[in-house]
Amino acid sequence: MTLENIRDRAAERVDAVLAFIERGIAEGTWQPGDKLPTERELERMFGLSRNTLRKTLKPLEDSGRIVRHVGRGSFVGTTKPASAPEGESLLRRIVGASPAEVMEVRLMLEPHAAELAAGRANAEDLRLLEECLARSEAAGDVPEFEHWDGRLHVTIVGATKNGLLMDLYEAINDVRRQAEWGKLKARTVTTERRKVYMEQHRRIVTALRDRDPDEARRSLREHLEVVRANLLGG
Amino acid sequence: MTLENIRDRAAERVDAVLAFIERGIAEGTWQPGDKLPTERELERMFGLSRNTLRKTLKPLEDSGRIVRHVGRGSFVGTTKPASAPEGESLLRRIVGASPAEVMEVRLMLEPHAAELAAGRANAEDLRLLEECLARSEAAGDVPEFEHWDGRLHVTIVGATKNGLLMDLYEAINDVRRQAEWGKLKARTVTTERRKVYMEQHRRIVTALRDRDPDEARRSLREHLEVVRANLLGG
DNA sequence: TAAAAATGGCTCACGAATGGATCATTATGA
DNA sequence: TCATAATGATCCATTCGTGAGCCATTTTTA
Repeated sequence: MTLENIRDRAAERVDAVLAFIERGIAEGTWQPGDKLPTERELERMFGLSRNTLRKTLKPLEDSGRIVRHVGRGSFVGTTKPASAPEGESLLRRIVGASPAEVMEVRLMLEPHAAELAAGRANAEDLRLLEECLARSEAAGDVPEFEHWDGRLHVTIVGATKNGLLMDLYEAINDVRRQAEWGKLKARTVTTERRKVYMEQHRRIVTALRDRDPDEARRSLREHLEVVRANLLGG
Repeated sequence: MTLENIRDRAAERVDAVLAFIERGIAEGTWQPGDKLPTERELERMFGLSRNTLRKTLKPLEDSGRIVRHVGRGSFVGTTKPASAPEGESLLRRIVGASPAEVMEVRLMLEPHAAELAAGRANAEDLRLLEECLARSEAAGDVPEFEHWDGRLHVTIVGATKNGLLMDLYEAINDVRRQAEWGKLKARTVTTERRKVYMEQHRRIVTALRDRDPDEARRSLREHLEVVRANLLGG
């Protein structure tokens, strides 16, 4: 019996304990305010370590479905969470954002991100940036170029090591994969402009490698201004 | 059994593992994001060395059809993300963002947003801002103050009339409603600091009413720097 | 009333599994 | 014979679950 099985089983038990708690709450086995089994009880019941168990229950606490008190125990929450539907609407509306809005937000985030990245990028980040440069320059067609163009920007944001920023940027980036954007790009990304973009990319990466925050911010900002002008017909 | 057969069989196994993975993805046996067999499993399954196997799978990773994570495993790529699960995971991860990360992103967005808002805010926006000021100053306890504090910042971002920016900021703001933040604030928002915050708020709103982008950006930035220092113990 | 037990909050170190990467050796085919 | 491909063997960094232990608070018990 390999460890893989053990880990897989752990995942199953995580699901089991989540289902156990959530079903108990949903079916009214425990009413709001009722006391739930203690962590050490659940630990024994489901054969999980307390660390894993606590991590599993963390989302339930964050969303308010359970509340925990030191020395007393865990209890069913008394308020109803509303974050799930908000998340849905967020993503739905992001998908409908206009190119002008997207570029405006990118101009807020990315220059500042480059500034931070200049101080935080590690060797692997720099290697990835070089790879993105090389691959985008070697790209045979527009979609391939766009792919590595996007990866380059994602890598810069990732180099900030700020998970929240990365997630937000990822959400913004999803918009650019929409059909509308594809058409927009096909019209605006010409061979001539690709050359300009690549030069700007190289300048940005050089600034990051040189650990020059000001130059990184400035060059990325200029790049995005050009991209915006091309996209919006400036 | 000639030598040629052995080599041919190696080539065949390379084709076999490629076909195995690609067919599994194409036929939906593994959905985007699903975990693929580990390299050491495939090694055993197809009788290839791990070096050869990894070289074989490299193109799949380069093209984004699979993604590999150290310590976790290999997964089907999410180039065509279903919006619902992506949104869920985004929100779930935003919930886990640290105060340091949140403040860093707010410092990217809000000063710039204030700059834009100075030029775009309408009469209704300004009226709402005044209301937020008045109510936060009249707040009886910390939670009430926090509520109108938050509303003030949301209103500023809303005044930019950039829907995408508003949605992103709303998502960030959700984090601050989490239990962790509540405790953090209760410790950091003292009466003395409330006074400072209110003065800074008024200065920001005044700048917006005066249509002064530079002053709006500067004052909001200063405000957030102070908030960050208080939160993170600067 | 004071001590003991129970409970959630938290940190640390460990082992197993995984992908990332390099090297020397062996087999293959020109 | 020699260049190339495949192999086998390590070592590394990261992730994940586990176990143990300690703390602060609350409840129970003596």
